[in-house]
Amino acid sequence: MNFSVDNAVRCSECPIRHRAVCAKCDTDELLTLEGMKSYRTFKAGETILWRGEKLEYVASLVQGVASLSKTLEDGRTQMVGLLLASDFIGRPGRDEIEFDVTATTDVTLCCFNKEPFEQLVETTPHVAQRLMELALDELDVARDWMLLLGRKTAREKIATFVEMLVRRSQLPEDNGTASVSLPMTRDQIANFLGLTLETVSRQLNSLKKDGVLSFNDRKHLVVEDLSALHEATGDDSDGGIIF
Amino acid sequence: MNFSVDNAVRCSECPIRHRAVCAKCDTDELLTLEGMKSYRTFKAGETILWRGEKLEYVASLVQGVASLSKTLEDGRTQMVGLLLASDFIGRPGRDEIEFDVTATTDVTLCCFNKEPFEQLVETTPHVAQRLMELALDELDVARDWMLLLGRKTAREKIATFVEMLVRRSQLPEDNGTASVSLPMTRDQIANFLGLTLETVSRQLNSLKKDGVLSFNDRKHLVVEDLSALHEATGDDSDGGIIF
DNA sequence: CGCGATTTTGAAAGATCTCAACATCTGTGG
DNA sequence: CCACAGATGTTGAGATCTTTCAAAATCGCG
Repeated sequence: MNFSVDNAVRCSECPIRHRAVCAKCDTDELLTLEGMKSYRTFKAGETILWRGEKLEYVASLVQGVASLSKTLEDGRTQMVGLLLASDFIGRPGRDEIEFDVTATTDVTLCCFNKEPFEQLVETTPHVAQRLMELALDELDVARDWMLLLGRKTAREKIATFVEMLVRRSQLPEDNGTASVSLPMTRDQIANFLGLTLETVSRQLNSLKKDGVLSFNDRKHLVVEDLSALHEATGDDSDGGIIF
Repeated sequence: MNFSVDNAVRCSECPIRHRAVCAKCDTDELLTLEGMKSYRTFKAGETILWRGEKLEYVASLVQGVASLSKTLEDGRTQMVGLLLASDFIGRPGRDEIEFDVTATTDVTLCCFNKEPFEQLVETTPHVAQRLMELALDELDVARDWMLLLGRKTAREKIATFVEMLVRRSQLPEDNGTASVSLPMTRDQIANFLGLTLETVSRQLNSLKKDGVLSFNDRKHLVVEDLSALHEATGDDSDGGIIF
């Protein structure tokens, strides 16, 4: 078994209580969820679910980062989703998923047994309402991502990616600079952006040479000029959403 | 005004009654919907909604084909969604959309006033449940599309596109051939696939030269060898979903 | 029949990928 | 604490694919 079962935290104490699929649930519904849930953890790099695998549970991501990816016959792969805390895995009413789910960092899932969860979706409105919101949010992200994959240059892709990291880190940016940690390897970034890892490396170093970024460490970089970074994304002033 | 208001058909007679957002509604809910709906029609090529425009209604597509697209500052555009009969436009709880919606063919919408519709989503489960399913379906499509945009070659993109048309036309394919009508111009196909129109033209003619396709008419083509077409998509045996 | 829109075709430029070599980091064990 | 091995990242040169720019061909419609 590539997972371990922990003792479940009480829902009312849960860090993602107000953002996850349970966000709109009342006390009764929470109690029902409590009865069908269990925690599982995965180490960074482990596969959480394989494409086509029979699903026995659906889950909320409690902690860590996971990625969804698809692979062509000859091995080319494309990341098609990035799951953060409170994101949802699986879909009620379908038995398997169309992509692999991999732990990017160490991951904790709050898993719900599939049948009782689906019952809850059918019989009460709050879970479906929240699931709808989550799906629509993911759809917005997916559409920005499609624009990036279909039309942006390598440099624009990298700039957009870094800008997304900045936005997500939500650290107070002072004088137009920001520092962020890179949670992925060059190879993972390449699969995220539809590039090769060499191109990722080159464009990152090109942005460094141009004074937009700086970095020594591989896992940590500093945006020296946020507005130059935004210029490089190709987006118009307000910009996209991606995460 | 770029639309006209028709008399609404009764919901119970509606051709998309069992697939649209109202699919799970009971008679009472249908009656409520009936009270907030009106039909609008758009001619092929007209813009239905602009990005950022304030939404006054959400809608189901009753007839025709519409496309969602995003544009970069310098004018590069990428189609990010294709709406067919029973697909939904807009999202409860948000006032504007992040993309343009354009009528690809003549289009009929069944529009619901935004406030009362959102009320219905909040107070009853059936609409949200169906909206969740529709959003998750679109998400599956979007993810296959991302794989295509990020990793497929021009030839694979075209082959995948044609295969999608075949699958959608669901005409009885006999001896391994099929004939489909092309609903878009080369330029629209290019925006769909993240290519230039010249590349679309070249790849289409290359598949013709290789005996996979044949066509004289611009709007109509024949797949001479379905299995060769599938070979050319780059997908593995079972293939993706796109529509 | 003729005009504008759409499509095809060609040639050259440009971007990204591929392949290969080398550099650097990380963590392990001596 | 250092050396080493494997993983990760960088850099270079050439190949390849797609785009760009331009011109010619074809279609559809009045």
